[in-house]
Amino acid sequence: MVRGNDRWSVTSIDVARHAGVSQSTVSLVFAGKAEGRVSPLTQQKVLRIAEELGYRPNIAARTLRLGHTNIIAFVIPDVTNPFFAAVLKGAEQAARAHDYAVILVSTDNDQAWQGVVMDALTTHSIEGFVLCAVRPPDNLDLSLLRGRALIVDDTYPDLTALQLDIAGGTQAAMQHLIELGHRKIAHLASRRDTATFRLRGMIYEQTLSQLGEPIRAEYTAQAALEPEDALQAARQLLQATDIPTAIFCDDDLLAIGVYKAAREMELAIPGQLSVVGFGGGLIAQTLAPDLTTVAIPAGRLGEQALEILYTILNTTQPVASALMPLQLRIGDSTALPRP
Amino acid sequence: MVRGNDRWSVTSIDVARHAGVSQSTVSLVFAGKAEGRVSPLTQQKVLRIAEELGYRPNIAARTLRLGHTNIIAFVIPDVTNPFFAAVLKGAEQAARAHDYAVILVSTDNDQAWQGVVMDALTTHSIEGFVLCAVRPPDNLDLSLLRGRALIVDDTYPDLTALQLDIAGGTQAAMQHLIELGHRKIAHLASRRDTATFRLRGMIYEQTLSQLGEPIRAEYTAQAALEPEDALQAARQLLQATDIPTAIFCDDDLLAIGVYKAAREMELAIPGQLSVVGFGGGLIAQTLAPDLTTVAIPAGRLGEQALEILYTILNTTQPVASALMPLQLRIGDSTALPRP
DNA sequence: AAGCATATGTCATACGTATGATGTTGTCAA
DNA sequence: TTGACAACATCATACGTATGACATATGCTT
Repeated sequence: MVRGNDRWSVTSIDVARHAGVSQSTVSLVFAGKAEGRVSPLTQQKVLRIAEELGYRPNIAARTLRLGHTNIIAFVIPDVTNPFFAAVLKGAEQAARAHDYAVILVSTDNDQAWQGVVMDALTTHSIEGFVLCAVRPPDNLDLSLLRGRALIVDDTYPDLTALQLDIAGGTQAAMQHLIELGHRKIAHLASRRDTATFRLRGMIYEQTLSQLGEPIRAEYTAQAALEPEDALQAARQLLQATDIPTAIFCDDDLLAIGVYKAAREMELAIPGQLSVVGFGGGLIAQTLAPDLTTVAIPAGRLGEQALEILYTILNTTQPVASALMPLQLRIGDSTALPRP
Repeated sequence: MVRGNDRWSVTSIDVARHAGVSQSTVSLVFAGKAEGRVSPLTQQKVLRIAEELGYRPNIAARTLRLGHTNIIAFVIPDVTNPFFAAVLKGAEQAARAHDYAVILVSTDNDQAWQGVVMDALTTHSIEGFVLCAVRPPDNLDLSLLRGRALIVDDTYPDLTALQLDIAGGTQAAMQHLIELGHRKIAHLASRRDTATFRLRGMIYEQTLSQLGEPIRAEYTAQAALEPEDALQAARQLLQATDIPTAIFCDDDLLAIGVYKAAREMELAIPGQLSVVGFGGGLIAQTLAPDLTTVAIPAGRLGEQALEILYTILNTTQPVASALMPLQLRIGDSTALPRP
């Protein structure tokens, strides 16, 4: 390692010397604990000199002394997923407002997870974690996370969670299809096995059951959250002996596959096939016709996540979990079922 | 601030005590400078004890001592843009391989830029910067960046750059359209005024000029990089007195708007209107018909960016800029012009 | 004038690591 | 036997900050 900090080394001691005060005084001023200990006049002087010299507190030293940084880690499965990107954006903005920096951690391979958290927490003295749609591995020592982590769109015993009202959203989506007259509704599910997706499946089945409709195996398919795999699964659904009139997708990414499959088979959307997605970001806007989808306010989700984490980090009390409501946004991909 | 590091405090001193050696020895082992200074046997013992105790070096202390962290900042305009997200993903993976952590900085408001860099550099002791499609403000003291920054998809005097072969890509796109027989080609440009976009415009005009075609003002429109604004601009282009037969878009995001506008005006793609984009990520896959686009290997771009930055950070020599070639990926959005 | 509270500063130290300088052995050649 | 040298380990210190424990000065009360 060649680089050193040798170029930039204006320390509190330098400021102190130039201002004719002690290092302690400078430190007090910059720590904001000067009230009653440093006269306003001196404070002015210190600040002026510091400005002139271009002094910036060294955070490594501060961290070493205080035992905490201002860094939080944001853990998501994949930045490339527009939904997570949007959440991240919201969180990052909110973080900046609180003077936190955000370190990004993607966990495409769930294995890395544990190591990453441990390392981050200890090695980098990370203060807090936002775990977005990511479940900690079972063998992870939870005490590491307690009091410093927030789970978003998932749950874990003893950890505060920011939940989405998945059940409500799914119900709204199914209700919408049913009110249009659909009964032959298929479900394109995510292959990921987390609470958020399981819940969609449960409500899907529950809704059909309440209607007295059978749950047909050939009306459910699973796919990874990317268009190619979704296409395969969608083809499969549309090859059912009794072609469904509507498909409910666990995620907008999956809807992309459905659109492609429908195009292949020359099924018009929404004329011959209705489609509902889950997400409501860029993808929903990009698909034509506009996708009817359960819209998740991703940006606000990220913001709120950070606010809650902030509370967690600054309280000894346990912080209550929160629930964010979802709304169905009706687009042009749903209509009356074909006769 | 309530939280402290009080729970986790296995230090090198603890390890030393348990292993019956001095703190120096532990430090030497963990710094990898033990060859010839610590016997293999002792090394084993230290590592074993450290493992048992769950020791992790405290990075704040190390940073304070060494004057450098293992953190780099990744600066992009907007994570929400799938292209940047993909670059980020590649970079983050490569970073982890080099034991670097990545701090994310979005600069939607260019104002924040300078403050962020200064703060990051000094306050957080950030080691290096990847500036992706972001130009440092003119009044920024460049010496702060020299030797620790890499510009991606842009240039700046005295800074190493990882360039995309925008010119080549644009030429390929225009060539493709021209070979199909198009002459009435419009340009939907980004409103952002950076080198990467200016270059697209230049090549666009140059190609037409070489063909002896006029550059018509009504064949060029500008839009922000988001679908809604792009739609407006696309409408405008398609209302030209002599409707263009093809549109070249500076970015796939803009193509979304073109697709929407074409749909509104019942212009079939590619039958009545050919469209070429720039990017080639999720959006190109989502649009139907598949978008013909200049594909940017975003993931590899991110990886390579990090490799170069790594070189920069570990050399005193200036590092040469690099150029990444682009390829036109032909989809189903381009065809012979309507008669 | 003595006593005391208030206002303003400074001292000294600890945070955990890395490393040049300085021992302490043991081995081998002369 | 002694001096030289390698191999191994430790000592002492510095990095820059924050803060409880002191020190000093000023004004006010009695």
